[in-house]
Amino acid sequence: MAIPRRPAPSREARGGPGEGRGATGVGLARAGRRDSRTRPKAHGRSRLVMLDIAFIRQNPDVVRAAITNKRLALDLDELLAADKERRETIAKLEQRRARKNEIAAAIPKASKEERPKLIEEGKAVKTELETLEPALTAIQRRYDDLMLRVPSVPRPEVPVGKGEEDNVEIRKVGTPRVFEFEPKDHVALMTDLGLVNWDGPRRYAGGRSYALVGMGALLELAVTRLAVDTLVERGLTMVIPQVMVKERALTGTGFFPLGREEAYEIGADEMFLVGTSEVPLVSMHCDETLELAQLPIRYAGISPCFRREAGAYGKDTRGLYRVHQFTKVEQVIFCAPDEEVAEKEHYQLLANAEAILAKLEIPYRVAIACTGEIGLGQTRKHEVESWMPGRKAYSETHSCSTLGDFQARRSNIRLRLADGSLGYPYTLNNTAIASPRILIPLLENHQNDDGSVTIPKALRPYLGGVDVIRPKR
RNA sequence: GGAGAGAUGACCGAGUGGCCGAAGGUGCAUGACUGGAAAUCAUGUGUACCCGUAAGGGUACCGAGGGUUCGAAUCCCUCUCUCUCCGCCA
Repeated sequence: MAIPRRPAPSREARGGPGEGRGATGVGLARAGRRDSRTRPKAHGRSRLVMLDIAFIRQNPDVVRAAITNKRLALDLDELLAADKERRETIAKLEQRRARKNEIAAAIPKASKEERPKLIEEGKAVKTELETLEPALTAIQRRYDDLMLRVPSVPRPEVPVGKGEEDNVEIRKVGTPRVFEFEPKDHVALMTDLGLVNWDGPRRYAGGRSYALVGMGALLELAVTRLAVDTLVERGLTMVIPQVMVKERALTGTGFFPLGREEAYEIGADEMFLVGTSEVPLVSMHCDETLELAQLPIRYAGISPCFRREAGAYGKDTRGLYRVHQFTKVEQVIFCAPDEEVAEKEHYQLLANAEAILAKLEIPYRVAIACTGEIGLGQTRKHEVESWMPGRKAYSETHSCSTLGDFQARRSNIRLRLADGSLGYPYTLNNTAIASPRILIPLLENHQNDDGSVTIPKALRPYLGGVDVIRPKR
C-alpha cells in the first residue's frame, strides 16, 4: 500500500462538495486539576485537535511506522482501544440523553396522571447520566493524552534513522578555512576582544548565562538586523510577538506535552516563556478560520528565546553555544494544505537562511534530518550547520521544518477550502538567525592572527562601517 | 490594585425555566423578475462529535467550568475575557 501523501486527505484532493466532513477529533475541555483553590484558572475552551483519528483508525500501520521511526514511546493499540471505548461510551451516553430530552419534552404535554410517572423516569435517567458522564470524561482525558503524543507522518524523502549520524548531507557551501596560525575558539576570541562578560551573569543568573558587551552587543544587533532586512526584502512580514504565552500555545504548536521540561514556567500566572517565536507567530491565528486567498502568510518574528536545556546537563557548557536565553529571528509560514506548495515554501525558507549565511561569509552544510531526529510534528526537517573552527565541526545553526497540518489542528487554525468546506493550513518554519550562537562561526571564521576579527562586508553598514574588531589596549 | 458594566449565530440584536439551535434585522448563497444591474420576492445559510455505504438519525454547543431541576441561553456558584472610571506605571 502506498503511503498516503498527507496525514489528512484533504477534500480538495478527493473532490466534490458532497464529500463527508473530514473527521476530526475534538477533545473535551481538559477537566483535570479542578481544585479551584490551587488552580483558579479555567481559561477558555481548549479544543485540541490532533492527527485525524479517522486517519489513524484507517492507517494504523502508517502511524505505527511513524512512531517507530521517530523513536517515540507511544502504544498505538492503547490509543485505538481508548478510541473504541470512548466511542462506545459516547453512544451509550447520547442514547440516554436522547431519552432525557424526550421525557423533558413530554412532561408539559402529559396529562396529570401521566406526569408523575414521567418525572420518575426522568429522575432515573438522570441517575444513569450521573455515572456515564464522569466515565466519558475519564476516557476522553486518557484519549486526549494519547492523541497529543501521536506524531505526524514523515515525508517519503526523509531517511529512516536513529540519530544525528543518520542525517544525510545534501550539500556543502563554502570551504572551511585553513588557518596558517592556531585559531582561537569564540570563548578566547570574545574574552580577549572584550565582547562578553561571563562571570557577572553567572553570579547573578547561574550557569549558561552571559552578557554581550560593547561590540559584542552591537554585533548581535547587527546580525539580527541584517537577517530582518533580508527577510523583509524577501517579502516576509516582521512581527515582534508576545513571548509569554499560555500553555495552549505550547501544546498547540507541538512543544507540549513532550517538551514541557524545556520551558520556563511563570508559575504565579500560569504562563510560559517561549523557546522560539514560532510559538506566538503560529498561535497568533489560533481559533481563526483563514481564507485560501490570505495564504501564504509569511512572517518573520524576532524575540528573545528561553530554554531550560533540561536534557543537556553538562553538554556544551562552555561558551555561547548552548545558553538559556538568546535572540532569534525566525521565519514562519502558513500555506495551503498541498504538499507541492509546502515543499516550495520549505525550500524558500531554506534559501532565505542560506542567503543570510552567504552575506556573513560563513561556510555551512545542509543536511536532511532522519526520522529519529525530527520532532513529533515535523514531516520534514533540514538542518543548516555552520562551520565552527573552534569545534572543528559543522554545528547546527538553523532548523527548517514542515509540519503539515499538525500545528494547525492543535491550534484550531482552520482554512476555508475552495469548495467551502473547512480544512487546515500547513505550517512551516526556519531559523533566520540565532544569536549569540551565530557569533561563534562568525567570529571564529573571520579571525586574524593578531586576535582581531574582520567584519564581512555585508555586515559593516550595520556596525557603523567598522571593518575590523581589534583588541582594546 | 479599587469600583462598575458586559459577553447570544458571519455581524447587529431579542430572549428570565419546557413551544429556543435560538425571534427580528444585516450580510452571504441560490432561484424568480430584468436587456443587464439596482430594488423586490422566494428559498436557503453555524460548528463539532457519534451511528450509518448512503439517505438519514442522534448528541453537544448562547464566554468557560460546576450546581439546582424531570427539564437551563434563562436560576445559583466559581473563573476567564472585554469595556469604563480611579490608582500605579515604561
